[in-house]
Amino acid sequence: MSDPNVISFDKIKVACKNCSLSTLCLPMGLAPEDVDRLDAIVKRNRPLQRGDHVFRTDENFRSLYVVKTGSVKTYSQCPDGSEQVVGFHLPGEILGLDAIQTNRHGCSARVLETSAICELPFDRLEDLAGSIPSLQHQMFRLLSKEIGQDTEMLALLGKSTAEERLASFLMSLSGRFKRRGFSATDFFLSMSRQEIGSYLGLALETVSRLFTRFQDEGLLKVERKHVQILDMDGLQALTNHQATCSDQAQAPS
Amino acid sequence: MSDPNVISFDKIKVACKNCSLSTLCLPMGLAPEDVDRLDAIVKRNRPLQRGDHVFRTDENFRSLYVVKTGSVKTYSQCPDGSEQVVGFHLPGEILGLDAIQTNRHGCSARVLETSAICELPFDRLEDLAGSIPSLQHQMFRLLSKEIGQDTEMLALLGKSTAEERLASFLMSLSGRFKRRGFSATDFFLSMSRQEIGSYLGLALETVSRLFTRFQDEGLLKVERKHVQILDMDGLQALTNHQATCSDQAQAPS
DNA sequence: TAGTTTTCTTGATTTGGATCAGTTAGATTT
DNA sequence: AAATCTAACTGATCCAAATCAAGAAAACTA
Repeated sequence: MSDPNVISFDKIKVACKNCSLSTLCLPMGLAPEDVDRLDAIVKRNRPLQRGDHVFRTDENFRSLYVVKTGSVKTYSQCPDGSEQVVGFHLPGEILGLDAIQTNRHGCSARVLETSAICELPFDRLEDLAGSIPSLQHQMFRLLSKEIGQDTEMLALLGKSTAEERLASFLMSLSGRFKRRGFSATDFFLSMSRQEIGSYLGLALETVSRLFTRFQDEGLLKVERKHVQILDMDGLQALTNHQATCSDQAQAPS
Repeated sequence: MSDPNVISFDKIKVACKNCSLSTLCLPMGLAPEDVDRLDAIVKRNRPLQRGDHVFRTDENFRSLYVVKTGSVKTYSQCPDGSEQVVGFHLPGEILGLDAIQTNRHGCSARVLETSAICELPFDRLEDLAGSIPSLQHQMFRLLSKEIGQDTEMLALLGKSTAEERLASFLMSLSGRFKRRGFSATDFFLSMSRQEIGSYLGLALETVSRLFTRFQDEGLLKVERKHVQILDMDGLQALTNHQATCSDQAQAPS
């Protein structure tokens, strides 16, 4: 009999049909028997520790990866050695999509905290999509969603101020946490100020100052990684957006 | 007998198998008989005039569009009325990919000059992809390519200076023209300084000044829309990249 | 072809955010 | 628990690019 306080590795190996992410992830909209077929090709490796790589730039592309628990950053290395963060990924979000066309990963992905990652061998996934129309459809949707999010981010970086960028970032995170069943107003950031700054095109000092300012303005309470949003509407107003619609609920079509 | 100086509309309605873009566009890597099946679902509408919309934000998504000749900008409208350019599209490039998942266009697309646009009804394309594995593969690649380009652009906007942005933009255009059989060093910009600035996150005055500076430095010759690159290596050096690899040649896999 | 509008260029000034520098407070190690 | 290390905060200064302001040159238009 095992110690009930120790979470066994096996418990992390949840089948797709029992996974809490099934409404966010690839299985969405699939018939139960098709979910089983998908499940059969998923590799569930042991959890990665903070700093471990899921994949690195220029590695051969074999699989897509889905975050099951934890969080991941993707980044590209600059010639000068510094890194440019290009994305943060929460449970249910997929990694490696940009590598399909080049057959090589165009960026690196490393986990920000202990994370469970599902691996989906792409050739097998592609075969399966050819024989399950709803899976093919879901994959097109997934790729499309990624493009939509990138486009939105492009618009943000192309135009807005530091204030608007950080506000949008926080609203985006809040919405994504909420959809995953976590609090929309009280959460921990798994990334550093430096990483947020890189992602938003700001210096880390600017990020830090903005957090302080947002707090002084009563919009939120922040203590290091711990953020509590106190005035969601006020924060939303700063984003100058109708809504931060990235990662919105996917209505089956 | 028709006037040989008048280009008839029929001549623009080239079948995919005779189209010069077939190595850049969806038919790439398809067997001839499959190209014919694809060809059968393509709608070839009459050319659009400068300023005409291909689609508008919030319109229902029915089709993807491919630029056959001319050029298109995609942009999103800001609450304050101003527009944010999110992309420029040359022949062989595809529009509307972000709408697959939402079933609504997330941005507007309008042509920058007289342009011929092929329309691909998405439901029929999806059906076809289900029965032609190489078409499914090509579509995944196409979506993936778009993600890769967006990611690259994100990295550019997240980090670099005005100089690096414009240099990267010009190198990107140059490479894309070259791949389409046009001169890599002598071309016309179909977009305004204002639109370039919007896309690159710069004021139009900054773009104008940079063109002047690049010219003073002997990197290029510019007269309004007409650009001639005189020192490709020098311009490349400003980008601080190994290579501007967006829109690279697609080796069949 | 003169008049109007739009686009582009150039100069002067301002400013948001970067950079530099130093401090503080957790976290980790010993 | 002291010592070390790292991430976060804050202040001072600087600068690249925005903004403001004309003017010039195309591109329409009547």
